[in-house]
Amino acid sequence: MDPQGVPYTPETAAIDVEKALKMLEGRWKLLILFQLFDGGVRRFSELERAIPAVTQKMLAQQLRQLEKDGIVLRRVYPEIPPKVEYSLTRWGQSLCPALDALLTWAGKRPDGGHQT
Amino acid sequence: MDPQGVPYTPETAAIDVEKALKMLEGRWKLLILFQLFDGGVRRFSELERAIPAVTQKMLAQQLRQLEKDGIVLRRVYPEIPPKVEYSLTRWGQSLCPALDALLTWAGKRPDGGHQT
DNA sequence: CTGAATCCGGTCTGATACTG
DNA sequence: CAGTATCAGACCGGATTCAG
Repeated sequence: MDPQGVPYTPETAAIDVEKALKMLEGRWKLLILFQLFDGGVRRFSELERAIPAVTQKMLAQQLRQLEKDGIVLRRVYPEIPPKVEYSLTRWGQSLCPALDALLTWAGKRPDGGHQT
Repeated sequence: MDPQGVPYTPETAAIDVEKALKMLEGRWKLLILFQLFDGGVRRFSELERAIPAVTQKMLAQQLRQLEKDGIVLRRVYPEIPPKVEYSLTRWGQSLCPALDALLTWAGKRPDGGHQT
């Protein structure tokens, strides 16, 4: 990465960050990632159950985007009945520290005291 | 919040996570947070310059949401010309590890190799 | 300088129904 | 089981204009 001709400036960095963040945008993506985060391999229906509020359409759509972005791996077993498993790609796993930090933060509640 | 009668189950945790994530949703919020992240105190116009693609409307809107959620602190100086500074609240600062991890991840590029 | 208000088109989401 | 198709509405974001 980073071909030697390309200078690394704050501007190009900002663009990279923006593109990377875009991959995580979407109402359900982080929730999906949290399911896969623990090294988990989950089937479509397992994800549906784990995230009750999501619809089939949105789940499928966001999974496909994550797959296209190389974050999630989709493995299809040509069986009857169909079986599809989702997991993190190697690159997706590089997200784990961030996912972990996010989860930690989300677990904290604001103390309700005066903010400074 | 969190009255003592509320049991802590995976389900309620999921709800918390969902609410917390919702606070970060929005095309520009993380980008704004990254500007404030380094302990920075930034004026409105500084944020505008730092995030060229954002419009005044969206910047103001997302800042107000972050303020309402207790993540960002808005300090108004009653001067002419007006001066408004934004910074992270104490709770907002608890996001820093996550922000840092995200930034680290965003800086990595996928290696383009076969994903596993 | 720091915003608020309005208009408007595009995108995203959700409900529902259908398929291999 | 694991999706796709379709439609309608909510929501988002941008341009422009106005205000303290």
